[in-house]
Amino acid sequence: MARLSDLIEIFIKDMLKDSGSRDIEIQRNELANYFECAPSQINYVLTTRFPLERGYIIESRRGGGGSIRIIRVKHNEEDLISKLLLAVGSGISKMKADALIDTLLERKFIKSREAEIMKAAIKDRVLTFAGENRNRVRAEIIKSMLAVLLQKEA
Amino acid sequence: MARLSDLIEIFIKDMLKDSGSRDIEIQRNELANYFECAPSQINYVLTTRFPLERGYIIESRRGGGGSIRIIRVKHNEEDLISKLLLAVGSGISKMKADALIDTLLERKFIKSREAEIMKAAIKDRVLTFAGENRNRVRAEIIKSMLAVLLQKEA
DNA sequence: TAATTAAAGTCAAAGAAAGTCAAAGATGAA
DNA sequence: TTCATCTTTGACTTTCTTTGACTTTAATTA
Repeated sequence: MARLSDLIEIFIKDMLKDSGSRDIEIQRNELANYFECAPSQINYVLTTRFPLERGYIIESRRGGGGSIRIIRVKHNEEDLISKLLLAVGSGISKMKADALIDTLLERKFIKSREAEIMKAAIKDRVLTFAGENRNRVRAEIIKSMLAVLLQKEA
Repeated sequence: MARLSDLIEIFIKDMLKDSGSRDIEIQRNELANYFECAPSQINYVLTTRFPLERGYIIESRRGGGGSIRIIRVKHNEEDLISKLLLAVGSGISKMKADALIDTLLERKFIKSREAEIMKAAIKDRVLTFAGENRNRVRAEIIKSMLAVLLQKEA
């Protein structure tokens, strides 16, 4: 049952922790080999679990000696929130929105109950009646809530 | 006579009891298989027997490794939050929603920043793209946020 | 320099779950 | 009995994951 993607995500996060630094370098094929999966699975994990919304930047180089670098970005509160506001744009999926909220929580810009309230407001179930416009409505809700954070410090 | 839905309801409640915890995780197809019924029967049971108004929260994830989580929350008719939950019903105006949030604040069920986040989420401008269904979507958002309060006391 | 090799990237299809909705069937109350 | 409501089912949809074939880029070697 345990999703492979989750295992790879944990593995990478452990690597980051163990490294004691803000970035690590991995070899895509090596990692895929270790987990006995398609190399593109690694890309999937990187895009779904380490997007900007979660506070990571991915850099890479192809060709001989190439590799992938995963960077945990550092931000002050205003910076981060305004970047996230941009990232939200005019539509956002539930997964990305959750990721964004998790990032705020991790960085301690919001409390865990606030995070849960925010997530509760943008669940798919909750936005069912918004129909087609779900992602758009979600974007507006998130942006409106982020605005509160800019106005009112914890 | 025993309706299938009743049996499934009892089964799930027993699982919850046996687990000794606030929540359990089930696999829809597995359960449907066990009861030899259509998978959608499980959804029927969940929506009719485990609604928020009776003190349950349902969460789920699709796709590989997906599952359904059933969470039991504190709920008694006397409780303010439970009353508000019923009062919201299937639609609520911005004015009434704001008043409801103010009540929570006055009674110290939430902090002022939480109140602002909640209000931000249900503004009319924010729900523009929900069109006709604005009040309905607002009701769902409010209920979902109230559910968090049931789950996680201040 | 050209060819080869060694990376990583892309994208679409297949697979694995859960969700929706309406139609058909059962039940019960008037 | 009949009408309304509740239950059951199944076809179709949506979301998330995994895989593999093909592409692009960089370094090495002949």
